[in-house]
Amino acid sequence: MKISEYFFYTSKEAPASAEIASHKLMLQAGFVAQSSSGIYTWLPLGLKVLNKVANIIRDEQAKQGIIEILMPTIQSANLWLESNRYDSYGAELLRFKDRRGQEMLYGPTNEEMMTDIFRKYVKTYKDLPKIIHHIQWKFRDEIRPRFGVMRGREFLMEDAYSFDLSFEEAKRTYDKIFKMYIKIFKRMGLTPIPVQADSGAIGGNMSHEFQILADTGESTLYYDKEILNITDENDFLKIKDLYAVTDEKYDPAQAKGKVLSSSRGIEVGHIFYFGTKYTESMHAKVIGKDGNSLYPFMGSYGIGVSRLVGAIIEAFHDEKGMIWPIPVAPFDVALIELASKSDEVQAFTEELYSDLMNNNIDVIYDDRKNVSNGSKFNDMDLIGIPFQIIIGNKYATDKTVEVKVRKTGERIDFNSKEALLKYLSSELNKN
RNA sequence: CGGGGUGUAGCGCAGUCCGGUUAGCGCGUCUGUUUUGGGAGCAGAAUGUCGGAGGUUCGAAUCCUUCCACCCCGACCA
Repeated sequence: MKISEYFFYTSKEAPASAEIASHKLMLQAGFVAQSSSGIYTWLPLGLKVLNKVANIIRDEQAKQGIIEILMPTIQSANLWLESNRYDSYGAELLRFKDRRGQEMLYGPTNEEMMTDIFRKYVKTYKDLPKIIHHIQWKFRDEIRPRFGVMRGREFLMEDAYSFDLSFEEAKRTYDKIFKMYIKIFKRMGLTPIPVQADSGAIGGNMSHEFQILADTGESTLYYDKEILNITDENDFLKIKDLYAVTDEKYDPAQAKGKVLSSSRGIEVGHIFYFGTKYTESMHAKVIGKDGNSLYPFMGSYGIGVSRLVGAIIEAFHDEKGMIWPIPVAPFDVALIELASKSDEVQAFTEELYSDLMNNNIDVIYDDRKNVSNGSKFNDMDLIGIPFQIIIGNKYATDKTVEVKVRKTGERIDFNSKEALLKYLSSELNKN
């Protein structure tokens, strides 16, 4: 993509309305534009990241045999009357009427609708277990939206719903998703900390929040530091056994004798087992092997997709701007053409641009004229593309092309295009 | 919802206390020109319902009333 043809607007100064790094940077770098409190337009760069995050989630779910559907944003109040949540859900639920006076709502979550779909189609134990997920915009009319996309009112969420025939099987499903979540967050370059959360009336160790460490997080965590050393998601049972809670669940008596770390965290995922709560209230029964009908055991599992974009920035940035992990970067490579008297510079940059695209490297080409070199450097640092290829007078004089690694600041010179392409392909495929 | 704050050009701000000609500055934008390895120089130019509505006054960005929007702290957070 050539910047001259793109929708690329950065600003030198961060907007005064933003407080935390991710919010400031997203506005300054033109990733999002605020529409009203807690509601944002996703501009091209932000949207690319959002889609990459969503696709990693989609990919891992597919690997686990979790089926994707897409439920609507608008729901009928009738379903919520069935589950008795229409009254118990507070003002966070955005309610309105259609032209016929029918009570509607903008979905804050989809347990009811999912159970409704399930009961329409699934009639026998032979079809279970089933796990279904979707990625859709939600609306929760938060008392106080804040921190940009981290606590928006409208937000993109991935939510999965599982149906099992027994508690034991539901438990296995829960563990499978627990493990998958660790893998998903690690693929984005993050270190997730699963903490115990309120598990409702059912009890047991069956609700976890997945937190990302960041000073600007809204939760305070107490956790066994060992958790950070477990890098393989296959060791998830060890992770599950280690002590980790948010401050509201922190109990000094339980924590006695343990060496705990305390940090702020951002909740990016939440998994929950709730048994037959919705299948019973909404009469979603299947016929069992013995001929008797039974209520399937459910769990639901959510990841804040739009929140993750902010959370990743909180985890990876410096005073110059964002530093994207490769799997979620808006572009793999920034190609910076510096001003030069030599026509060769532009000709070579154009040529390299084609070569990069032919090698399936997603490149943003800063071909802007009348923009100073310093502005180009600063813009590319700001938007945090992992690798910058800089072509200027060094090329004109001795055919040297420089690569700057955004994360480390390391600079590497290349004297052949082949060596450069080889280096980039190998670096980009490490993840 | 309680507390605090802000609204003046696309962005960042001054001016408001103490009312007084055509409302300023920096960045950005446009034209020309010279530059170009870390947010360029020079010359010129455009851009405003001063958040909205009422009111006081000869006169309101400035004072009064009221409404709205946004931000921060808290409470809230299937």
